[in-house]
Amino acid sequence: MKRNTWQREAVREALGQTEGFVSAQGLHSALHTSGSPIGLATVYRALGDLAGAGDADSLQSPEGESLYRACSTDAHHHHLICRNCGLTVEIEADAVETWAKTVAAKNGFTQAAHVVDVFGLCASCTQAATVHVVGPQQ
Amino acid sequence: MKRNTWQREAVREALGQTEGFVSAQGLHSALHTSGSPIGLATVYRALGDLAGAGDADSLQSPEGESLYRACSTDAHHHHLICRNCGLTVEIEADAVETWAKTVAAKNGFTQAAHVVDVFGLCASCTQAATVHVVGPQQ
DNA sequence: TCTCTATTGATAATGATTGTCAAAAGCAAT
DNA sequence: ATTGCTTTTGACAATCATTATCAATAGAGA
Repeated sequence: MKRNTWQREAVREALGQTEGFVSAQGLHSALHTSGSPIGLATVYRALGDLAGAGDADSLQSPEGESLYRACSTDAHHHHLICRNCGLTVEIEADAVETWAKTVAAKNGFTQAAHVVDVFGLCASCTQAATVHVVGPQQ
Repeated sequence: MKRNTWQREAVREALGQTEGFVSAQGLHSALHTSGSPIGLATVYRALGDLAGAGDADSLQSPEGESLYRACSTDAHHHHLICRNCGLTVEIEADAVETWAKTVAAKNGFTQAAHVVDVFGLCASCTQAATVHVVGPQQ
């Protein structure tokens, strides 16, 4: 049976108060800073449970870290993430949803899940980096 | 200056002969099995270079490993991957390309890159798994 | 061939994540 | 409130992929 501990509540709450995505490590140190003596392993476990229960989104950062975010809605959505400052914008992608389903079905695939995330430089970071030389295609 | 070594060729070739995606570790052991005494670090380096030069695709598996695959074409494309048997189908996604650019631009983002991959169960794995009972909650 | 320097590779280092297991705390019944 | 059974916790060790180190090796042009 699932037991109710303050640790799990703490993680759920900390996650809810976070803008954008956090790593387990990040959440743990945030909690520590707030005075919570919660253990690192516990944070990992709680986040895993949350994600498994569908109460949290998880995605892999380009560096291979697992990032988590509280699911605000039941609705499925994706993210536009600034690779410099971490700013995250939620984006709706009905078109992509349909496309993913269609493509999967057309190839005989079932139970299709998809990973759709856009990384870029947000407006302010772009401005700050104007000196940057842009490469050709891609 | 970039030098031409048999190691790099070996990696390029091994990658080219591989169906679907491989991890660096996987490619390294494949090479070893084939009798090549190439070092692991070198495989990592070569794969990184290939990916950087646009000669290889790379993506993160759900487990957080980096997977690589030889790029058959210059064209940018995405993948439909069977999460059971690893079967990979290349998919074109002009619609998605445009969508990604549009969404990024609409939010002031520049230099948009995107991660778009669809995971699912391929036809045969679906059939093989029909017996599967979906357990309620853990 | 010779020299200069990029590359290699064995291994150590790193860093995130998971496993371990005794101690602590939930929850239900008493 | 107390007892008893189990889940959960947490400090730490263990894993695992990846990266850094650095002396030795081997391209490539002179």
